[in-house]
Amino acid sequence: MSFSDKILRWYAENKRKLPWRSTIDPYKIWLSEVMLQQTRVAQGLPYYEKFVEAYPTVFDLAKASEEEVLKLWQGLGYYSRARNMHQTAKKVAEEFNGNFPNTYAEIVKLKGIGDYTASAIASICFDEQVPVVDGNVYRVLARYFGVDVPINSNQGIKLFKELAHKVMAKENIRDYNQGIMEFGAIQCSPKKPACLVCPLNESCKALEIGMVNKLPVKLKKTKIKVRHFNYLVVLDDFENTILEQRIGKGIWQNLYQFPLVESDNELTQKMLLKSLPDFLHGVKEISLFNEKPIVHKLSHQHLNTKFWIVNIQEIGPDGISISDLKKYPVPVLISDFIESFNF
DNA sequence: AATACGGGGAA
DNA sequence: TTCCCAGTATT
Repeated sequence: MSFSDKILRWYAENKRKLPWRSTIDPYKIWLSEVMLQQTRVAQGLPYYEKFVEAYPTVFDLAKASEEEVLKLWQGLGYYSRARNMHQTAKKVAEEFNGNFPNTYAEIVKLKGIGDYTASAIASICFDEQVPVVDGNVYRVLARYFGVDVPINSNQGIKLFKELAHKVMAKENIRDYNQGIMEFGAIQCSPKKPACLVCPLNESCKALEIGMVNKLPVKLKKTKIKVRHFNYLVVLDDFENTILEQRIGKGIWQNLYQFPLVESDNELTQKMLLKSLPDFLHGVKEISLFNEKPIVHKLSHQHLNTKFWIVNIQEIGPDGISISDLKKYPVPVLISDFIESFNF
């Protein structure tokens, strides 16, 4: 039995029941694929359910405001995915009359859709014979064929795509593509793969030469940048506070946060007083919410964060009611604070 | 070719 | 702690 036949058989017997497995609606497959980019099924699943309910069709998503979309995306991370999906939904709804492009070549042109997602949509929805290559596929192929070329090198990306193309099941690309990913997630997992009961264990190169836990090879990790955030939780006597939207480049684009003072090092209250923003007048009292900075860890930066409670006389017209705070899309760092602070 | 972009779960 | 997850866009 061939490699792909064994994958297909394993998948038929072991696949999980997931909501996007019972549809070939390109909108829903697209949504699931984008949500699962760099995201575990368990984490993405509740978001998928919420989105399908809020936006059953691409037209519903296109009609929504970006702020509403970001609010539904809150907590899932990589928010450019939500912004790009929203943008592309408008394009599909308005320019394509709601008809999703139906070839890899057309799909991959869309914003927020790269090689992997285009391959997934084209194969699952339109039965196009293109292999998907995600983190699972890299691992399965690297181990089974004993390939030690780094998966994130230019050479590796090209080599694994070609290898994936060579060994795919052309006659059932739909199940094969989902099957090899599921196989990587469940059977050929990153740590402690179940080689003892693996249907491929008699022909797996990595297992033969004792390289299972060395493959796949991946080039260096990014180094972590440390930043110091001071959030000003401004409160007046009328239950108002201030939020600002993050604009420009960097993390959390278009999400909301309290007014931020960023510094090169940790700030004392005395130091903070010197760098208060200009729009604050009539400051009555400042107190520190958390003595020890909260360290919010992203995959590439550590945000050393202090929340300062700033009482002022009266917030101007740009203030918002505390009762409306939960309506805004905010980073997890901010929503955690809002939950823990007794407004 | 390298880096930025979130958050969480498993070992 | 470290790894890495149904990756993509930008530099």
